Amino acid sequence: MNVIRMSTLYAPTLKEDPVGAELASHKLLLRAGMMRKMGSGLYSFLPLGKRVLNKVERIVNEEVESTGAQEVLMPILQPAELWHESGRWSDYGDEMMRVVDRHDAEFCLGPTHEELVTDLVRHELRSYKQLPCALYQSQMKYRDEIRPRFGLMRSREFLMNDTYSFHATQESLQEYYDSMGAAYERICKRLGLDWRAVEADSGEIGGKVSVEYMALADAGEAELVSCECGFASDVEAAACCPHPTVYEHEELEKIATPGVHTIDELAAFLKIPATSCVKAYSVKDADGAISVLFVPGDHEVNEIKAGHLIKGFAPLTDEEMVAAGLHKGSMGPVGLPAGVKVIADESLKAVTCWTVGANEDGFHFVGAHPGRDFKVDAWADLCTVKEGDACPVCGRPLTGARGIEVSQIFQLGTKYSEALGATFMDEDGMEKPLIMGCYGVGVTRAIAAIVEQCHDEHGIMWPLSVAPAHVCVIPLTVGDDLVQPAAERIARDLAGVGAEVVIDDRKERAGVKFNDADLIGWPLQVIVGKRGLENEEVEVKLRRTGEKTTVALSSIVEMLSFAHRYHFKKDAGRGTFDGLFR
RNA sequence: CGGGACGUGGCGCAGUUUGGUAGCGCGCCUGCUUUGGGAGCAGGAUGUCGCAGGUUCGAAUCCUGUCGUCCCGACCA
Repeated sequence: MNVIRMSTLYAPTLKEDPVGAELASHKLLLRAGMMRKMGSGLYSFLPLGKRVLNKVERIVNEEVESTGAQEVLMPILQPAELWHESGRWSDYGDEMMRVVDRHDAEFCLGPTHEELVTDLVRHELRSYKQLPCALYQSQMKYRDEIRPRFGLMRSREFLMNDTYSFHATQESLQEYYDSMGAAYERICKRLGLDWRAVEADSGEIGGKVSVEYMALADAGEAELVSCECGFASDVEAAACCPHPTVYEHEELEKIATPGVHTIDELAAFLKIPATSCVKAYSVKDADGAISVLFVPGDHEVNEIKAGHLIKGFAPLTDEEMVAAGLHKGSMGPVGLPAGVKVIADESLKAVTCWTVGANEDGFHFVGAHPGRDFKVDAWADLCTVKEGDACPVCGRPLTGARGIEVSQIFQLGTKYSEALGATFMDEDGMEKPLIMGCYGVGVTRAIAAIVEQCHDEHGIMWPLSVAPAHVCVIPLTVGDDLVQPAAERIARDLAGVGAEVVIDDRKERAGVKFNDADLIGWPLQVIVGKRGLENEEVEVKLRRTGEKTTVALSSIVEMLSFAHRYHFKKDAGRGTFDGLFR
C-alpha cells in the first residue's frame, strides 16, 4: 500500500472558522480540507473527504449486501411520466428539482427512487418464484430544500444508499425488514455512532411501519423520546399519553377573561395549572370542512398525526377563523358554529369538566361537561409527546433528546406497485401487486453525524473504521539525515503490514504539523524527533484520548502492526485504537 | 415565501455614515535566521470593490435593478 505524502496531498487546512458555518461538523470538514462549498447546499469532496466517503459507503454497502440485496445503478435524471403514474409529480411539491430537455420533455433529479425501481422490475419480476428480491444502489439524491444548512446535514445534493425489496407476502416483507433493521444497526456500530432506533412516521414516502436510526447529537434537527424500558420514538410519531388534571366545577359558568388568549394567560388568570385547561386548534380538510381539535393545555397538536386523521389537513389562517365565526384565543366546544366538528385527544376522556374558550372574545367557560354541555365527534391521539410524558409502553416518564436522522426503513406495502401496475403471479394463480419495502442510509449525512459526535476543540477524532488513514507519521524536521529517513522507514514498514499510512513530509514547523494532524483527526500519530531518536525511541499519540507514550524504535512497527490487526478486526465497535497502551 | 444581514487580493475583515482613485491580518513568492504545539526579520506579487445601469468632473462609497450567500421564521423529512 502506498504511503500518502502530505507534501503533495491536496488538503488545504484553514486556521480560521469559515464564515457561515455553525456546526462543528460543518466547520471542521471545511477546516480540515475534506470538502469545499460549491454553492448553497452543494459540496465538493477533496481527497481526504472522499476517502472517508468511500469508507462509509463501503461499510453501508457491505452490510446491505449481507441481507442479500444486489447492487444496481439507476439514473439520477428521471422521466416525469413515472412520477405522474405514482401521483407524486404533484404530491412531492417544490422540494423536487425539475428540469426540461430541449424537446420540452419534463424530468426531475431524483429525490428518491421508488418510481424508477418499481418501473425497473414491473415487467420482469413476474412470478412468486422470483421473490423475495432486493435491489440497492449508492446514488446521489437531489432535494430542493427551502433552506439548505448545516453543511452535509441538510444539503441539496447528498449520497444515499437506497434499497428496495419486493415480496409476495407481508410475512416475507416483515422478515426482510427485520434483517435490514439488523443490518442498519450494524452500520451504526461500525460507523462508531452513539445511536438509537426510534419509531417513526413514514412521511411522504408512504407506508405504515417505519423505524429511524438516529445519531444522538444536540445539533440534530430531530427530537426523540426514549424510556428505560427500551421504547424510543421520534416525537413526530410517538403515541402520546398526557395526564391532564381536572378542575372540578359542576356548573357551566361563563367567566369574563379580558385580554386572555393563551393557555398560560388563562391558567394564570384562573390560578389553575395549564394541565387543567383545554387548548383548541382549528383546522380544515381538503374540502374545506372545519374541525376544532382539543388537547390538554400543556401539550401541542401534532400536525403529522392530525394530517393522518384529516385528509388534506391545514391549520386555519386568522382570516379563515374570522370567516368561520371562530374566535382565536377563545375557542371551545360549547356553542361552536354549525357544522364544525369537535375532535378531542384521547386523554381528555378522563376530564369530566373542561376549562375552555367560550367562542366569544374575552370569555372562557369553566365546568363544561362533555355529553351534557357539548358533544365530542371523535377521539384520537392528537398530541406531540414531550419529555416527562408517560411512556406508552410502561408508563414511566420519557426522556427527551435530539438526534440526526442517519437512516430509515419503511414497509411500503403496495402503494407504488399498485400505482405503477407492478404485479406478480402468485402460487394460487392470482395476479397480485408486489409488496414493497424501502430502506435508506444518508451516507453524507452519516459523515456529518460522525464528526458531530467525534470531535474536540482541536479537530476531528475519526473512528478507525472511517478515518481517511490510520496512522500519520510526523518527522519533526525534514531534510535531517537522521529524522527523515527514520520516519520514512517507519511509514513504509507500517504500510507494508497493511496499515493506511500518511507521512507529514512538509517543510513545516512541528507546531503546524501537530495542529493539522489533530484537526484532520488521524486516529494515531507517530512522532519522530531528533531527541527521541538519540535514545532509539519515537512517540505514539492516540488522537481520541490524547494519550502519548514513547516506544522503542525497534518495536514500533511490531507494536502497531499488532495493534492495527487487533483493533481493526474489533472494528465492529467504535473501531479506534483506544486501549492501545493498557 | 416573510423578516434581518452580507458580497472588497486565496482566506478572514476594515474602509461606505460625510464621494477624491483601496488598506489590515493570515496565506503566497525570495533571502537570511529559527526549528517539539499554527516562528522572526527583510524584500516582493496579487483587486475589473458580485454584476448591470444611473447620478457626478470624479463612485467600493449615492440611486435603481439584478445575481449570489448567510441567519431567524414559515415550509419540508
